[in-house]
Amino acid sequence: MVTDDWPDQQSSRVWGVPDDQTPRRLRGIPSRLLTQAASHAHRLVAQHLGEFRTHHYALLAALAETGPSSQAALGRRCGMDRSDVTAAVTELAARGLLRRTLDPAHRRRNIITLTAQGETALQDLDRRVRQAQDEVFAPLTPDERAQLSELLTRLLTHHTRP
Amino acid sequence: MVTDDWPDQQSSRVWGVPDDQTPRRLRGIPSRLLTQAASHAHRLVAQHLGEFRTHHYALLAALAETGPSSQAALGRRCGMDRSDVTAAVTELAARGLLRRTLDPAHRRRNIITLTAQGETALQDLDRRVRQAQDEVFAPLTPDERAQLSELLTRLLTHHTRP
DNA sequence: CCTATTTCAGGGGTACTGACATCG
DNA sequence: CCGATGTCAGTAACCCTGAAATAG
Repeated sequence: MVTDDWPDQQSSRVWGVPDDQTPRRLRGIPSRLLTQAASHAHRLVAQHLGEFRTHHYALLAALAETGPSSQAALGRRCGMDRSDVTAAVTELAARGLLRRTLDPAHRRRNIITLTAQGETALQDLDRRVRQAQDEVFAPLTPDERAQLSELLTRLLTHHTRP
Repeated sequence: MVTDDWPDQQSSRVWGVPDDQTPRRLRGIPSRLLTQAASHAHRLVAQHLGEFRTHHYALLAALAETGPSSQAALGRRCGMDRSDVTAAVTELAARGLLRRTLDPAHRRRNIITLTAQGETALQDLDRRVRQAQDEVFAPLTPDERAQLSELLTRLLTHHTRP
């Protein structure tokens, strides 16, 4: 006997997941909830960010807050790989949102500087990110959002410094 | 003046993220916490799963719980894309963990059946997944784990059915 | 005609690895 | 020589799209 709930229906992917059809074993896995929630969150954020990626926003934010930095320092502060920093910086420089100049002291090093356009873009992105957060966490009260953030932060600090 | 905290240190990537150097704007973004926590969780799960992927486990679990199904039905229950189902089923069939046969009734359809080896592998994977969960959520008490799961489930049900 | 199913080919963003040359 | 830096090439897993062919 072949199990085939919902015969002749459209394929649904992640959109129809934590329903009654989901295998019990999968439904109960916390890390799966985490992954799927993150997936939805990322999709919404990406939609709001438009032609930008999360890496772009991270770099612009880091530059705005700590001032001109080397790529390596930027990568450290944003938790990004050097390779990805190189790529993202190239893209942002092409759009005129930051400048890449050589450090006279350490000639192997680049100094990345935020441009005026970059600051403007960042302010726009700030708004977009905030809107995305509201959409993502709409079903939670402010207290619950704080609770969630607190729990996730505990997880992160535990896994980032053993 | 160039900001360069931690001069001459190794690149760190995601491993050293939510520390004091992280830009405030980024630290406060809940969806970022979600993404990063999910990243850590997924890495640990993947390590425990060894040569298997999460898709493999999902398919085996779905098969064990609901019996032989078509690929489309499997994909629906696991929240997977049809393309990924096809690929994962091919891989699992190559390892002898499931069988792919044609449905005599609907000749366009495949019937996927779990083999004895598949059941054995699934039991092993069950243990591995459970161990991974313990590692991921080690810093949380059982109550807090339940809280987190509840909040994430609320998020998911909200975003999977508008 | 239309829908469902399977399959393939491919892209996109994220995370990561390895290598290399270049500096200090 | 060591270590940090920037760059490039490439991998891996996941999510997703489009199109084809076939079957009901």
